[in-house]
Amino acid sequence: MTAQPIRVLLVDDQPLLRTGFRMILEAETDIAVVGESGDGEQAVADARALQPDVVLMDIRMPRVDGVQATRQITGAARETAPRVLVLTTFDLDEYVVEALRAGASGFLLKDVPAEDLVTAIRTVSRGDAVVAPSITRRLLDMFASRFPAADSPTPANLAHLTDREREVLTLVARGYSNAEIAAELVVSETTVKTHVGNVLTKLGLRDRVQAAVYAYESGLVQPGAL
Amino acid sequence: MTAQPIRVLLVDDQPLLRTGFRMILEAETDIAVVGESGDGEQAVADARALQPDVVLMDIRMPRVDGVQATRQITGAARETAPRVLVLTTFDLDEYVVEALRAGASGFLLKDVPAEDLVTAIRTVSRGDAVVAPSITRRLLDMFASRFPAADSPTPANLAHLTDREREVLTLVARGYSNAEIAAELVVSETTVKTHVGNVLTKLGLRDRVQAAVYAYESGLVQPGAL
DNA sequence: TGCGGTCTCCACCGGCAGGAGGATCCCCGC
DNA sequence: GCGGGGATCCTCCTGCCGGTGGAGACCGCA
Repeated sequence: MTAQPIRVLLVDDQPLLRTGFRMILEAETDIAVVGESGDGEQAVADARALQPDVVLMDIRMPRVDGVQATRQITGAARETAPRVLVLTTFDLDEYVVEALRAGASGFLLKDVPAEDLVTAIRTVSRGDAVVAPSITRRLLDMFASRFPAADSPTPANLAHLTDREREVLTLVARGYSNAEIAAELVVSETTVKTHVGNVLTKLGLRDRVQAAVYAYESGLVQPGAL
Repeated sequence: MTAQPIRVLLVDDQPLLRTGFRMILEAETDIAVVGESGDGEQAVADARALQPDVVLMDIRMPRVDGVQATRQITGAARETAPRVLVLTTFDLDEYVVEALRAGASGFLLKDVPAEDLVTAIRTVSRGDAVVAPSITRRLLDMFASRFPAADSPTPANLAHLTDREREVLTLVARGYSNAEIAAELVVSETTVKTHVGNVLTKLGLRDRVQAAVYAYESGLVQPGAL
């Protein structure tokens, strides 16, 4: 397909499994297994030395586990870093989320059919991502639960606020005092207090702390936006 | 494969596209197209009337868009509700996230190969999820960025807090007053004030509002957990 | 045994927040 | 033209919050 074959590094603590994967992959002309690692520590070193395009990584391993290894491999040089395709025996949420944060480009169950594995490696090497269907299901569920609903970001009450009030609310949710908000908006502190008071009344809240919480819970402001 | 074929409802405002999909799907013995809808409003009605297993939903449509329609279709009876497989022309983040929240079970680009579409429908009807690789990439990126890192939830400072202090902080982040926290923890308000004061000092914050914000930003508490 | 850390509690005080009540200005729609 | 809503500003007052300083009890570790 391409002139240069896809360079793959196999990482698994079971030599037998590595051999199995190697046989599957070497049957493909566009894929070349450039190395094998028996634990996470070695995987990190090998990834650095061999510069593979894709790392096929078992998640459960001695010494440094797959998540740690993934973090170190993907964390180095974001652009040129190898893509990590994580293999799990079971679709444990725990590991999946962790590996995700660590920068993995995909997740497959170990019982994946040979042809799917090959396809996945090609997909990942292109820069896209692959997730086993059953795991995808869980990811979507997590996503959905974490962002409660599409209209809850504007739970009726929030819509009743004026633009200015909403503006003040977001500043409250950043920990600003009334004086600071006043300075930010170039108005008097009294005005700010009026707005804050209106917000509290309209939303049925007691104090600015609850207002800040409300801002986060409603999606008006989001973590990381700071 | 199964005794009962998978019942599919096609939703797209372009009749030509519907016809194309119908031809592809009817070639499969285990899939039966039970209806077609030209807009979101009709789709919701048809889904109710025809009780399909899978709804193939275009996201951009007149009247009621695909996201709205998805929400209404999946929202009804969570268990028996049809699975919604969303089709997008481009991999627009906007729509994907919205559809996700709305309860979609999958996303495919419209240029998907026929065989992949068929496979996806089977996968979704099983209760699993399918996402096009390029979209999966974006989802994973969003996920990673939303949960910055594995250790950032404990940004050093948070680790300096005692268990009790962390406990108090989470309650502050729920909008509780000192008196309420005292009642909750069955201690005197004085004690609570001490803890809160310690938290503020240790984290370098000014007041409980900033503490609440910090709790959200650090990941100690998360939206939706309320 | 003694030290340090944590949790618990108290009194006192200054300050900002939030409620009540009223006021002006501007813009928009009837 | 007139009413209504929004934004702006003011004063007075109450109360909770947060800071300071101090103290006793418990636990674990040296």
